[in-house]
Amino acid sequence: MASSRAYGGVSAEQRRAHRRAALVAAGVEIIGTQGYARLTVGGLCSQAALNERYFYESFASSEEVLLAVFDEVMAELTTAIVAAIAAAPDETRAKARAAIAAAIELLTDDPRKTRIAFVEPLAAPALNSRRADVGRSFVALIVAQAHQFYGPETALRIGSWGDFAAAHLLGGLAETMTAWVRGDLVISREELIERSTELFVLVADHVVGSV
Amino acid sequence: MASSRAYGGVSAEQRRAHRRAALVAAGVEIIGTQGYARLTVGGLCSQAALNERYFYESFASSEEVLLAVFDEVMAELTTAIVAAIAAAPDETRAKARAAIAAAIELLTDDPRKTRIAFVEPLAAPALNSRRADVGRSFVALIVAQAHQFYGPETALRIGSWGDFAAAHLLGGLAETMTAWVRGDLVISREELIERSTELFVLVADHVVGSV
DNA sequence: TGGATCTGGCAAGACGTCCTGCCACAATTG
DNA sequence: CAATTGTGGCAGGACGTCTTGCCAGATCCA
Repeated sequence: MASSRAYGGVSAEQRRAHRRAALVAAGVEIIGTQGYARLTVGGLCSQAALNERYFYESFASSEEVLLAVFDEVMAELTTAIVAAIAAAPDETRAKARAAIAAAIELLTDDPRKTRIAFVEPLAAPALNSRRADVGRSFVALIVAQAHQFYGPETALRIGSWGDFAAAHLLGGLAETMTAWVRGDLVISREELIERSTELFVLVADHVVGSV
Repeated sequence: MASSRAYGGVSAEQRRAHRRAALVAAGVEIIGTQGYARLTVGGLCSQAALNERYFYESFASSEEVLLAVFDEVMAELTTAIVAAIAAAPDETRAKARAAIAAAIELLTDDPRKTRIAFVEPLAAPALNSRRADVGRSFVALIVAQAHQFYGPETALRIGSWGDFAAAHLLGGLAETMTAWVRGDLVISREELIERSTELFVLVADHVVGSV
């Protein structure tokens, strides 16, 4: 059983990983367009052009697929945001705008990802903890920025006001982005980015200023 | 078949309505605590202490139950908000605070309603249109307030900025409220109301002032 | 009191999904 | 070439839910 053999020039582990990636990609398609409720083992494997048997090679339940799909999108998002912040000029509004633009561009370029990031995880109990983690990362990012521009003592003193404001901003971004993707918010994407940045800076300045 | 007879002093239509109400109440319990995904015909009827046969008397599918449950909570919410606004003193911040306090108190007194209002409908395609309606009502309420305090021409000129800000505030309220109910936001309810009001007024003033 | 109506309980077929097991064929190694 | 290993396809039992139908008992009206 332990004898693994190369096939088509790729090792057994590489083939495994490849199949898993195909399943995750199929999951992005199904969950991102039809929703987690319509995800079935058969549908996923047929979308991935893979045998049903291989589902159980990589996952024990369809919920694990949801986790993997969510993590996949979050990893892309984090990478994009971190890179954008690093590349932006050293100024509060510029950093904020770069981060928001990166997020909006990534998620609206592929509406499936908007749904995966903001819509589907809400109803899944297993993703609430991850959502909380993402929220905390978001807070940490803001605090790090505040640290840089306002000094460490300010960032620390923000406290629960900061937690509250971060959650509020996150919810606002999520709602406006999903509404925009749905077509319920008829503005250009540039306007979406610009206004999101404006409210972000407005709220952040208000919080820092009121401590 | 058309012959209806009184039973226990109540007419056939009253009995029908009573059974429907029991089913909706059971739906609030199940959807509000376990989620729509776990709603089944059998579970609903057993929760309502009603025979399965009566499910089909009032609903054709479990999705209709979700709609009815959502509408039920939204009706309560609208009533509470409208009453609170009417009773509040004639001043922008007071009106806003009253509306926000009414919403937060109603929804956090019964966490099931928070979930029904903000969490479950997201994943249900059938509720997206209703969500949009609620959003528009929310916008209309704000515009009506703006109309009262800033005059009609200002309210009209807010335009898409207003739509955007309303969606942003709605998302912020939803996110902070659900986080608070989950226990991820450790502040008092008074603080939750106060800070929500503060950001609301901040954003609203900013939008009106920047037109 | 008798006949009509309402109610709760249950059963059974239909349906979709899950998960495992089996088999034939393809590809690789020695 | 032969033996081994990987792969695709499919079938079928288990399971849960849906939906309709039937029946016995309770309730009401004449």
